[in-house]
Amino acid sequence: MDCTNRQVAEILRLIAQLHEVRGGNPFRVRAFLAGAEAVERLPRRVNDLGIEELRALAGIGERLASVVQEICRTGSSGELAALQAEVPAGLLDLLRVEGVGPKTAGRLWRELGVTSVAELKEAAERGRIRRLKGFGPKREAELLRGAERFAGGEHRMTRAVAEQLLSGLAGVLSPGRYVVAGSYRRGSATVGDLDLVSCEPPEELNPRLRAFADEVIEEGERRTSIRYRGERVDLRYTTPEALGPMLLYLTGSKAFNIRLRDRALLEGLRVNEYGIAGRQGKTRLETFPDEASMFAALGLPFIPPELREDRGEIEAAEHGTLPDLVGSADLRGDLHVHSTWSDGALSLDELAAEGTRRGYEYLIVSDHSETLRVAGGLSGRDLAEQRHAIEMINRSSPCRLIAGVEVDLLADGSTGLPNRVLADLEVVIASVHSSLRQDADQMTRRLIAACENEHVDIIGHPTGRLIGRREPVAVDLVRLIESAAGTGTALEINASPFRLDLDDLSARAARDRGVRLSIGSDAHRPDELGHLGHGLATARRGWCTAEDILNTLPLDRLLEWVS
DNA sequence: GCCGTTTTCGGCCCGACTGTTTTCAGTCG
Repeated sequence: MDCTNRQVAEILRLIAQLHEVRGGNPFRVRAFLAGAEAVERLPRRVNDLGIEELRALAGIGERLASVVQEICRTGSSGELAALQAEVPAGLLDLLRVEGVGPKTAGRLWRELGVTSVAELKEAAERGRIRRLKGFGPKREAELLRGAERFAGGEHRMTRAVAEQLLSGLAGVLSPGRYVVAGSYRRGSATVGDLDLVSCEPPEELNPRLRAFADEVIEEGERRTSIRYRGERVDLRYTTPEALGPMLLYLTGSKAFNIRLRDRALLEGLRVNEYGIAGRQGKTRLETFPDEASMFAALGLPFIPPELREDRGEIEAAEHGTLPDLVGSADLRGDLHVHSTWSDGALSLDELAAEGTRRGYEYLIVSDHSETLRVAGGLSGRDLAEQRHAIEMINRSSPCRLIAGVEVDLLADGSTGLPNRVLADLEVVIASVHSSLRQDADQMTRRLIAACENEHVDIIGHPTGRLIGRREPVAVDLVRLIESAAGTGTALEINASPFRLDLDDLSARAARDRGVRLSIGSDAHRPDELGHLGHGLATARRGWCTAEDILNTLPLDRLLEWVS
């Protein structure tokens, strides 16, 4: 069997969920989930690892190592099969209904024979649930609402949607008296809900939220949750002098919080969202107005939010080896934008003006090639003409336009424009836009062919994923990264909030292998140039320093690098 | 199931809110 790390991780998660709904030991459930994480973030193919190498991974012990090997060998596992034989498949959906945890799912199944969300809905409608001990009419109504809301796959927002919600929420929150936390602050590609820390007291804000929200999920003195435009917003209350621990807690991630608190326990310290206390007593050691003072009290340097995933950042912080992450001030330009010459909305003049306004040193004009007809792709002759136009603008523009192209990478690995055309351009980005269903071997060879083409400088959106709409193509990223490293080809972090491709884990794997990463907004409209920040966040999540990112090079060195 | 300056057993982050209870279990973040 040839299993990807993601496939192995999915099976481990499935086993965890089946144990959970079966009422198994919650720590065993957690162990399987942690094992899944460990496999998923592995920068090598789990397939290639021996039992000893597996066991050396944090979170993988004797049992998990053998399960992982079994999955790699056979594509499944005996443990999984046994669990599936016992637990009806629909129970896993039940577990994902809001308000249903493992205990409730187990009781609904055993005591009422409920094995699917549809049956849960029916049982609630018939008033069968309120007759269970410990359940009442309100709980029944809550479960009915949960069942009706259940839509199948887990729902996560793009960062673009999250930002729209945040600007809407600005209408009810007091400026300067709240901070955005959660996965949005960590720079995640997708966001499950919005997490906010408020320094405005609950008695002032709660009434306004009640009037503002579509629904109040819960309301309290320390925590309030609302539904707003169909999305969940969680808000925690604190004061400016105690902002540090609350922001640290609500920024998470969950795994990071657990590791941080676990580590503190070894030092005899208890960490919660209010501060730090001694192991026994409830005495707060001091107050912490910011996160930095919390980290300092825990004997750690400040760990940037983007790194807080329990992916080795706590150990790196202990050893003083945290990466000096690339920042927005390091970015000198945007390496992927479109103009009216193909399917963009900005003329070259407007692009130059927009780049200047944003303080960029350069922009790569990378319109589509002629094989992408729907996008009005350019021929060799068009590109030569465009090059003239670009040179004219560059005589007076502070922001230098770089003559590039986003050339189609065709199914056979050739490019949509002849090499003599590519040779005349300053930068060539090669991207897959068609034949997306090729198998892993074909797709990987296709992308490697692009790396090996001496004219290709950057592979655009390497996996082609569209968040929530299209799965990544079947490419073996480990092999692609090897090829990019060997040929000196950059891999793009496409900063569109609908792509963010490469993702954080792949960006980190590429970076670890010495591959340069190129951040491009892929802007087609003026406001989309602002998407570059999402790509930056992904790069930071990938542990990238300025040296890892092509956009940090000054113009002359960038041109040297691509020549 | 994992792990070890609590090392091969006995822990495993910690707290808020709700509903159904009358002191707490369950879920969630």
